[in-house]
Amino acid sequence: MAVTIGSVAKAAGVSVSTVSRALNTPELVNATTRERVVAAADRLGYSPNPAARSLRDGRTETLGLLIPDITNPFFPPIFKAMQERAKRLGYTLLVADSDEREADELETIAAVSKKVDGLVLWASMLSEDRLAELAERMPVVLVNRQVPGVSEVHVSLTDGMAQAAEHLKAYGHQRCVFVDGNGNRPDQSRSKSIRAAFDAHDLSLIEIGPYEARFETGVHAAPLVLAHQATAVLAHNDLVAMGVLHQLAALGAAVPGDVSVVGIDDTLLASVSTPSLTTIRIDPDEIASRAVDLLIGLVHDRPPATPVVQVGSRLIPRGTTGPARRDPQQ
Amino acid sequence: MAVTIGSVAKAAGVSVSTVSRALNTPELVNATTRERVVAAADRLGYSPNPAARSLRDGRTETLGLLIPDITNPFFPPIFKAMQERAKRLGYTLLVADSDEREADELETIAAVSKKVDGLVLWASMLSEDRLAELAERMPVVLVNRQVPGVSEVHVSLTDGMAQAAEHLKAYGHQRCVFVDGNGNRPDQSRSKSIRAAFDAHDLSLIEIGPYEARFETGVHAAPLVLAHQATAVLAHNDLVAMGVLHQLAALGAAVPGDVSVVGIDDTLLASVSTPSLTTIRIDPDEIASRAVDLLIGLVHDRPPATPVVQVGSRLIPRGTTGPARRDPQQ
DNA sequence: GGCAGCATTGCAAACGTTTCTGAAGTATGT
DNA sequence: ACATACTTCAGAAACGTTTGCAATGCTGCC
Repeated sequence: MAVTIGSVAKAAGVSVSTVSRALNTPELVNATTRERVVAAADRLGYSPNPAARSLRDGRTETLGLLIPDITNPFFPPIFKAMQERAKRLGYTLLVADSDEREADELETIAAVSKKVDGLVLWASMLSEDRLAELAERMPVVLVNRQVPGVSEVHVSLTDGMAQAAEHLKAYGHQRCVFVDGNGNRPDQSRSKSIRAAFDAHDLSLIEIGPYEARFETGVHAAPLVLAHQATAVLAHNDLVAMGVLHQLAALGAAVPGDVSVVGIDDTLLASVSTPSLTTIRIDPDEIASRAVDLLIGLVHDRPPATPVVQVGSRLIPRGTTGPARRDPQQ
Repeated sequence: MAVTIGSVAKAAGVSVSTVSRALNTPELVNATTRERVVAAADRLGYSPNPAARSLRDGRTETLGLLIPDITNPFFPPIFKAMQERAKRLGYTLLVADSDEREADELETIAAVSKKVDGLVLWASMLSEDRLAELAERMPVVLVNRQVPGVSEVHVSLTDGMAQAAEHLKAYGHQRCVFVDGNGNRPDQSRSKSIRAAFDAHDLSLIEIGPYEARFETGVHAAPLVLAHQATAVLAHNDLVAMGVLHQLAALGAAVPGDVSVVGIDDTLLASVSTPSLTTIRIDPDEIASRAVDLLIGLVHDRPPATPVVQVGSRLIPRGTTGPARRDPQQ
């Protein structure tokens, strides 16, 4: 029925091993037979059975990507870039959405781990011990999660935050609010880097939260911003920023006339909002390349030069930031 | 090294065939030995090698989903729902993004088809012949693409469009613009269903396009809407609608005061925009369930009762629609 | 002219699983 | 007590591929 290496062998009048060599290690077979073999192969439309190959030499040629929520517009570009790069290197990418639940994450890893050669784990909820143990059994690259001895791609907001602080300072802002949407996740880097950057620029910072990183969080935060008489808001991500924008409009506060708003991630939301959202960009292509290269390195037993690679960020000024209001309303 | 069915057999003091039966067809093995086997199995943490199983009986327990662009916020919820349902039925879901390019689509199908038991093809760019041929070789479910003899999930905009027409009519609108963002894709259903609905409600409809379904398309369309002295716009999807909103604001036209705007898809964009976007909702869960169930049916040699299953739509009135302006400006 | 070495190819094993076939043991009916 | 049927298990084959090993024939060198 299906076209196997055996049918090609018969069609070319050689043994299966010769077919295999002609296709995988051409330099080991005579030029004329090789031609005959490849001719037969693509006349029959042969392509090797991945299950058989995988069984034989323990490779699936597939990488796994585990993310908390594909519905978060930050992730689709990441996925796309990873898929692109993986494809170019001969791999397929298998994404799984853990739905932010720790139990699901474990289950998903169990289901997926046998089907892939390695895993990229994004913002994992798992304990450090579990991650270390998992990394011992198979190639693992962590993103935004630090575990000793495990490779990591770390997104540094330091540069972007510094630029944001400078940007706001230059516009004359003094009191800012940070809406923390980190929920109960282990990674606290957003909160920390903003604190550092704003302290360095001598800007007063009021943190509210942590809440979940949802639109409604921004909606709830908007009146608090006004109550604190702040003139600028930095939100945990673009989605939260959209909530802030929405509710500021409902409360009659102009953006950026009365309040400036800054998001994080530079998702689609930022570019399509009205006015378009000033935000801190994290380059999806760069993260994707780094993570995939790191992981494929591990799969091929090439340990990384440095255990953790940094990816930068930068401010993208758009329409939601402007000069600070001199006389805060009320 | 790895724990195979053989190690479990040795640990339980039985043969490999008994282990296999104890795990797959428990009623065929004695209760006490079965207990011994499963005890050994999860003491060792055994889980079957999918490659071996797949090789043995030609099943991968994986379904493929091919979509034009995961970056379009319409797709992530679809993917999530499909993954959810597939998981519940014992399958893994493998997504691939064809990037809207026909060449990529073919290549991607080739790369993925051997790794899955069946394919869901969303808005395929392939020719009818190719699709028919592909469907002959493996289980295929098409979404929004009609090919004789191939199963299909068809998203009908009829209901949603009728409701939109009625909604606008009730608000006193008479001249409407449809911004077609279908590009050069084969599926013309959006344009057709809107024409039918607006004719039925005796609303005058000006179609512009087709352009690509991008934000910029909406931006370009906005001044044309005003030039046509229309009081309402229906956009190809939410993203295009966002472009319209953005540029209407820039042109000083109030929404919904001067112009009402309606999107399609009810993506995240619609709920987070300011004002929130009136749109036609297509339920991702329903499409996902239908497509997955159909496909798994085909995989199990259960042909569908009807070759094409319809999925409905409905209007979600939100903040961008309101009473028509009596005296169109200018 | 014989022998070492190389190029080229075939044979067979192995990967881990499921399932077909048959054998052994046990219960049932006469 | 013996045939029959059923339960329970072990053995072996098969899925498609890659690769170590061996065999063959040829080249070139002494």
